[in-house]
Amino acid sequence: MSIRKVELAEETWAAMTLAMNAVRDSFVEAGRNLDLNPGEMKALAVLGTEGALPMGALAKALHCDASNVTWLADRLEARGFVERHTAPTDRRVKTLSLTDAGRAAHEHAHDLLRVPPAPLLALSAPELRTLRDLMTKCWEQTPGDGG
Amino acid sequence: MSIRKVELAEETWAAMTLAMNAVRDSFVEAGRNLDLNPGEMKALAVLGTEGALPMGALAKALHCDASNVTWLADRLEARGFVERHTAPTDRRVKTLSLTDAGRAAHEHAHDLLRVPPAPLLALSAPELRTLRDLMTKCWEQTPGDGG
DNA sequence: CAGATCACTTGAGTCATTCAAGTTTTTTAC
DNA sequence: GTAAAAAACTTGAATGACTCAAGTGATCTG
Repeated sequence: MSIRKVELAEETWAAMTLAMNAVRDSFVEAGRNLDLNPGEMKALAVLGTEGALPMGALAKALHCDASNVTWLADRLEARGFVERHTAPTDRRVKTLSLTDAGRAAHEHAHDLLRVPPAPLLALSAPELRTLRDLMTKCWEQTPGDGG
Repeated sequence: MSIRKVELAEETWAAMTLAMNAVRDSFVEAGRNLDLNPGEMKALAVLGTEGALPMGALAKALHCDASNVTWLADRLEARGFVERHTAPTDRRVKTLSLTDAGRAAHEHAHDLLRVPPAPLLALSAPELRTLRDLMTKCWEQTPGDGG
């Protein structure tokens, strides 16, 4: 791997670091809009895309403590966004699933997050196509990691 | 602006959202390495690039409360990374500046953050060049916003 | 069937942050 | 020129989102 390529990668990375602020801002903005904190947003996203999940699995997906998932579940349940169901096969585990309201909230969040920021729209269609292809080539969706 | 282009932008944006997890991870990883929390990292970055700054200005740059900057300054000062100086023109304001140790910590953080993650290095040099150019075209450095 | 283990809950404690109130200094207005 | 208002920082109380340790009930192992 050439020196030049590493430099290029570093420059690319630096540019991405700047752009990340836009992603983060958009995320917390959407959360604020729906009165959801980042943890709740992520939980909703995971349950919305993965479907019903044992609490332990959600903790793993969220890279957080099990007791934190209890806390998140309490809050989301209080707002009618999720339901706890004792798993029939193992009565220790409780499965979380989105209610209709939860699904609606997830859709809403998804809609808010989908709209690209102004700088992106300043690019031409061919440029966007190139950028999209490179980005997806690089960060292929790896199912099972909602990170 | 065509429908197709908006769709393209949305897809690009979605891909970027995934990629940005890598940026975030790299950031907190670097902070962990230096025993600095995200706030301290950002403060160091702002002071390192903008130079000495009144505490109020830092609060603005960090989008946080003034008292939080007091707290950050206390911690960074205790570790010998910053110094408070009463401004000669207005004795209410205290200016924060990096010490040599603080500058070193900033350099160290910068070094850690500069190294691109594996997925980026999987691209070819021409691809990286294209990606870099598109990203920088899109998110031009706008000095004065350390966000 | 006893003991170990597992999945979730509860409670205590932490860390980064905000808000309200306080001090010192500067600006504004009479 | 002085009194009131405002600004910049600090302090203290309170909050939110977490972690860790301990608890409870269910399931697996020997």
